[in-house]
Amino acid sequence: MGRKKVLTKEDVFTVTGEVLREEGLHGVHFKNISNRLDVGRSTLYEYFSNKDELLLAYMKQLMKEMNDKVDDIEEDLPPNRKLYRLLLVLLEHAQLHQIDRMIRDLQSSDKHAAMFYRDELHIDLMKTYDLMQKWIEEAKQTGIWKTTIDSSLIGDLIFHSILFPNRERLGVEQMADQLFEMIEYGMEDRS
Amino acid sequence: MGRKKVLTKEDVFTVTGEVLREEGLHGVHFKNISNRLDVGRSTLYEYFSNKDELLLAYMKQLMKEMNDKVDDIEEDLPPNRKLYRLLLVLLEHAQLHQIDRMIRDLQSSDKHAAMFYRDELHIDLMKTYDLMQKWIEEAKQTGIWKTTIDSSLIGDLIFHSILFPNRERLGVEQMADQLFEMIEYGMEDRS
Amino acid sequence: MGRKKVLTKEDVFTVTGEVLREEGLHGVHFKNISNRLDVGRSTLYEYFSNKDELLLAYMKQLMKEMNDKVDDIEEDLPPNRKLYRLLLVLLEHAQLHQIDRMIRDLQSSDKHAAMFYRDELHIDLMKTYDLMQKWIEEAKQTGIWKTTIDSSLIGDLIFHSILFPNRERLGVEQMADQLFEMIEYGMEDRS
Amino acid sequence: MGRKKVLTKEDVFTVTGEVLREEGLHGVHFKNISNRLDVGRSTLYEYFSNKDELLLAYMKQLMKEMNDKVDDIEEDLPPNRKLYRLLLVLLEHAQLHQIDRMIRDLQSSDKHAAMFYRDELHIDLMKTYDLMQKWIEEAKQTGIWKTTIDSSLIGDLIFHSILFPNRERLGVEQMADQLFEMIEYGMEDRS
DNA sequence: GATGAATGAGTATTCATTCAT
DNA sequence: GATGAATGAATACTCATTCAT
Repeated sequence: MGRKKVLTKEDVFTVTGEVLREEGLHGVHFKNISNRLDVGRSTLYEYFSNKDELLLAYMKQLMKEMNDKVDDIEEDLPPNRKLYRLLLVLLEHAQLHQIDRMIRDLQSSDKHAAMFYRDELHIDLMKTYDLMQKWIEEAKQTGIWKTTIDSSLIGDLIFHSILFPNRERLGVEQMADQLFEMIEYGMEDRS
Repeated sequence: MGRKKVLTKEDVFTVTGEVLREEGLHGVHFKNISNRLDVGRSTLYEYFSNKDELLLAYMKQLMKEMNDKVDDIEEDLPPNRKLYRLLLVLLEHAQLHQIDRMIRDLQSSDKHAAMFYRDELHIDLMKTYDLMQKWIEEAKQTGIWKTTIDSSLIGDLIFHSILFPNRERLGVEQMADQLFEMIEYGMEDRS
Repeated sequence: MGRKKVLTKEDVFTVTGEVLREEGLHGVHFKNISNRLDVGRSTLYEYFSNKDELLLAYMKQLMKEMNDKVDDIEEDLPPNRKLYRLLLVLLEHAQLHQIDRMIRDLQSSDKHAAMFYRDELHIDLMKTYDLMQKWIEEAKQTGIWKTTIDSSLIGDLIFHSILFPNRERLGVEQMADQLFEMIEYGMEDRS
Repeated sequence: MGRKKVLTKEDVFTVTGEVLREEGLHGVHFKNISNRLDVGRSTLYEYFSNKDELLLAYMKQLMKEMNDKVDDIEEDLPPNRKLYRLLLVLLEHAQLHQIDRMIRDLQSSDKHAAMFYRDELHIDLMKTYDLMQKWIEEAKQTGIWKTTIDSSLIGDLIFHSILFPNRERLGVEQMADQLFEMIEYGMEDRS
């Protein structure tokens, strides 16, 4: 009964991610997305009642995906290993870096709902950030890492490494390895 | 002797920078800028023939300012000192980080001109970037830094540190110190 | 300095009134209005920042006009004369009857502002309504009018007489006369 | 024997009436109606080939219902009694007042058919209206009512009384009684 | 020079209606 | 019959840009 679906929310998310990567937030509009999906513009409104809802849903899904991976990190690893694993997860979810920008731009007509989701997203994001801070402190307290450098500075560095353009050239794994090597032992030649 | 000038390009740049910092690229439009300057919207067209031109001019000016400071770095310092100085300059020109984004978003109606400026800007940006790479290589070749870590990764790290939100909390100098301490000696506790 | 105005708010109000009378609230949209005024659709946004604002402004102006006339009624007339005068004013401002409908339909995206104006308008409207009730009671208490008929029923009758389609045929004055004759002495043939 | 009917035209009419009363003409769209009926939107098209047809059918049914009641009024009553009875019927069919508005808004894609129905409806409406006029004239000619007041003015008054907001407060019967008392004997205190 | 006014082109959104199962 | 899905056409609104004084 009813026509066959030519579209799923997943399809829309996929294209949204593509657009985000290729054209930035600026390029995320229903015309663009519907063109790429080769469906009518209004069809998208059957799936998402407005642009903000699409963005929010996309972000939540991304966030969830990432949080699940973060939750998979075994708690009893040494803190620096945990941080390495966290870095890997972050690098694998590079679109994430746009979320911060998006959150700021959110302007749903339904202000109330927008605020709600906005806060919820922020909380999710902060949870990961705080976890990272906790592990950094742990590394310091267990004497693995030195205490003279500001924890949030390291945090920012790890967090923002998803922006590095060379990510694509080196590949996620190699980049994580080298970056972590540098974070732990520095560039000084001790040989 | 004609009407008194009510506006200079400098004024426009100042406000553009403000907007960029407060509202992001999204907030940069002539309506907004002319409101803040308390002039008519169309007046801006006496100074810049379109929005892209304003942005390009703003970026070039920013770039020039920074390049001048970079040129002040004495060439005969040891490479790691030069890199430290470069990091300081970068941190002092935080608006710069928006240039990357802007370059990507540039989509003038006059594609041709846009391309031209875009490339020109890229050249300016690359000059600094290449200089940084050169100094990193120098540090490696003189045995100060190890060779196992990709040079462009370090470059990215230095370059993107201007994005760190904690910049304002720590202050530019302290942030540069700590960051460079980490880059050179790592987080490992050797005490 | 600046281009000559081809449009005033008054022009827009005039056409809005026309549309309202000819096509009803349904026909009030910027495309329609701008077509009739022979200006670009977006030009209207220079005068009213959105559709609701136009409607609100139109209603307020209408209301003000009428309230001013109502205020001109001398307080020391006998109550039935005052009511007669009120009826005349109402009949002269027939567009008013759309306000009630509009108020109900108001659904600005800016809920807050909409509520504000809505209440404000309602207050204006109620002021007139209450004044009418007061005068009706006065007529009853001074023994001019009988007390067996609900005051608000008379009020409704007077107020809704602006809806009568035959208004134009009879002319405002004659209609007021006849209507008031009926209100006071009824249809019964006492000759 | 096919699928069980989940819907009848009657159901649709009932809901249409509800919507009309609660949200006004503005709220009458297939999305709304199908939601309230808990059926698919397109299902309605099995019953009515478009929105106008639904509205027309609804109006005709309403009109028929009312006309039947009007036909029940015994022709040999005195004219003022017949008018009282007519007033009662009108007050019981308050949705009727929207018909006027609807008729004006009718814009079927099939202009021809729309015109046809529109005229047909108008005829029905006018039949009642004319009947009312006839009885008013009758009252005048039999010396019950005075002749100095325009018949259509009385007609309009009776017809538009269905709009009075106080109808709900007073109840249909009491309102009819008081209104008719006033129409016949006026507000003058003759005690 | 400066600017108020006008506008065109582009995006967001809603809703009646058609299509395919 | 019933309906889920898709869509086109219409309106709301924003902003860069041009025009005339």
